[in-house]
Amino acid sequence: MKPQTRIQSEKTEAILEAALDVFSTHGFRGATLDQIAEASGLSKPNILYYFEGKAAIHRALLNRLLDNWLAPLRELSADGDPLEEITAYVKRKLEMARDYPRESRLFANEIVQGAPRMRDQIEGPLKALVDEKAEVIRGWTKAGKIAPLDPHHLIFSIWATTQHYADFDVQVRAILGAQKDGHFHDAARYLATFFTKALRP
Amino acid sequence: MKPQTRIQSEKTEAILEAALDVFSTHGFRGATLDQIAEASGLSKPNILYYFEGKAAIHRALLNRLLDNWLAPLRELSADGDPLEEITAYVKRKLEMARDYPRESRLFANEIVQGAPRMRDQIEGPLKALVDEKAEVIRGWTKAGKIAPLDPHHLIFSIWATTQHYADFDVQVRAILGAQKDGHFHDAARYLATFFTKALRP
DNA sequence: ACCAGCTTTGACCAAAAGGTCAAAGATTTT
DNA sequence: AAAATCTTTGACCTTTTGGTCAAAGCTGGT
Repeated sequence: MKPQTRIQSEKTEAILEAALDVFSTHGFRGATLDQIAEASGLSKPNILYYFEGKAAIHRALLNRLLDNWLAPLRELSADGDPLEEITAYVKRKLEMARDYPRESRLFANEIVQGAPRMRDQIEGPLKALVDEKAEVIRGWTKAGKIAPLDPHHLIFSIWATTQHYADFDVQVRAILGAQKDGHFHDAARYLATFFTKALRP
Repeated sequence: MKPQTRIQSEKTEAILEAALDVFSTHGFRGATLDQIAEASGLSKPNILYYFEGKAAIHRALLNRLLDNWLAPLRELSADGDPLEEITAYVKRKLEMARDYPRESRLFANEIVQGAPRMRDQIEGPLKALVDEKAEVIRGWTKAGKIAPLDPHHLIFSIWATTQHYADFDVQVRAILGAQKDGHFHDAARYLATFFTKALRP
């Protein structure tokens, strides 16, 4: 099932890499096979030799990404210090936004438009993980280790504030006048203070 | 310049209303004139009688929306009680997300994709307003009225956490199992507590 | 060196999509 | 009620786009 020869894995990799660029900046519908062909240096028929079609490429990207995307949350451990666990999660999430903005925007595009190609993943594995970790957080609040805040909404806040720096990148840069990624450092300090203050019991 | 006869304003209104639906759920590129025609009950050529083209409709929507979108921030007054002013802003912004989710998603689509049709508005009036209000907030922190947090990043947090409920609506509903808009009430309470705790000096 | 199987592509195709236009149908003005 | 103006639309055009295909070009194993 999976690519086997060297040439196959190289080409599918090149296609996915190019497709991530194109899909994340134009959305599924806005992306064209010609753009992906151009960006990957392959011809359009050649791309269709490796993937069944435009939708298959998009699907492959989403499948591969969900795991990586949820990894930071998965690391949230019930055993650690509550405040530290959460601020560490915020930090990891912000680093993801800085280092993988295309992935973030790929998801953002998909969700904003109603997740027509991701419904199952969201209602299945994503919800399951969130519910599990929400329970962990609820345990902390019940034990008085952190301020009593709804765990689900807390997770939403973390997602929203961190992903904002990837998804709304142009806006952030326009307002801050940021040239490079320097503002991520400020954002990290800001979010650390912010969540620490909000969560301290 | 503006529509004048009754029939003109009715039809342009119907087109913009339909276009808001279509553009906000499919993005600019994903929306088609046929969909807008279908949704508005007009024929495609009839739509093109009122607007120069697809891009003109989109432009009209964005222009009309920016003002309303920034209204809640504009109301932030330097004279009021700092904490109350900010939490009231958060509340207004969340109400916007609840009552005008399509508008929020229209913007989200545009910004996520690099704001190709909105750059000027963001770098111009939007940045100007944000800078102005950031200065107000900076005054409050310097006076020790609220905790010392970077004003720009604070504004980003408010945008991110509130708009999240509109832009990522499907995800929020999938996770909360929300049927109607009941979760907005919880979100309002959550955000009020959250920002109050974070901002108290 | 040869060949079986894998890879690549130029030329096409059909459907979708933005847009045009002349003529027919309403409305308003005089 | 006729003229003038504004609205509406069926038919049509062009470009874009996802996708196909047969033939040509490569590659790796023997």
